[in-house]
Amino acid sequence: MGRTPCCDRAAVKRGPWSPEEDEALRSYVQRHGSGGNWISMPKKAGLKRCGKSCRLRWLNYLRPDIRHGGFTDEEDAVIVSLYTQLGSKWSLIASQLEGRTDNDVKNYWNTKLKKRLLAAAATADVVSTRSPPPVLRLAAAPGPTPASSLFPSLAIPTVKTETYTCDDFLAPTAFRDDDPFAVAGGSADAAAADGSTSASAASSASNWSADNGAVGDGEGSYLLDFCTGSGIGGADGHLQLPGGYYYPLDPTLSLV
DNA sequence: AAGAATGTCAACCGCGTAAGA
DNA sequence: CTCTTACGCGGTTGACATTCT
Repeated sequence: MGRTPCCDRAAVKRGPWSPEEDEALRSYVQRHGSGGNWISMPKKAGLKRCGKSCRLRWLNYLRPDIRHGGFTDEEDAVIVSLYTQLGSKWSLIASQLEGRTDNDVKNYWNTKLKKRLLAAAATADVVSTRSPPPVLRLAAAPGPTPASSLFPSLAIPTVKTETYTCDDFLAPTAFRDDDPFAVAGGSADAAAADGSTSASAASSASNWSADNGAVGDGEGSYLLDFCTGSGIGGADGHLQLPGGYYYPLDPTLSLV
């Protein structure tokens, strides 16, 4: 038995929004706000749309502070960094990027950023700065920006401000699936599945254990040196991020 | 030039959860 | 406490655009 739909599908218009509908929604929201009730709002605004659809259209497209496309290198760095910590918590990631929506960030990741990283990882040259763990150094990303300056130093807003340890960048083998970039998401999902909150899911995603199986044993432990080219951090096994960012990478990526 | 393949992104779907009755 | 309602979110879909063969 399925969930009851939020509105009568036969009675509401679906598909792309017309300029007239956009204008009706925009002017209504600007004058009255959503009224705290998106479900009843379309009727008041004279729209034959589902309330959810109106909310989505407003949040993802009509909101005045929205920026579309043209992600900067800095934004790329923030997205990658937060994704490794939070997994697919797009709303959280988007909240750190001014004018970006979760949908935008999600689309950008799935269609561009992920592919770019995979392509870069495929051509990465493995640089063993110490053993274990080996370090993967990314080759240049496509485009005019050289790899060395792809992600310049910047203050990345993160959920974790203390010194980073190796643990923070090593994904549990159990969560590794076909998609190496689904690592954190997998842990978040697992956490969510047992009833924990998003916060705890995020927390567990950022607390990967280095004790897990192949991780950290010198064979399956890889770090992706994404931008500094400086190799791995302190000799005490701690990584610091003075402007360089290290990301987890499934070892199979570079070996296929 | 035309059709196929691939990429992009807006929109939809359905689940989890918070809030209120 | 239970039920209902609505919101917010992440995953997925599908239409359109672009690139390739």
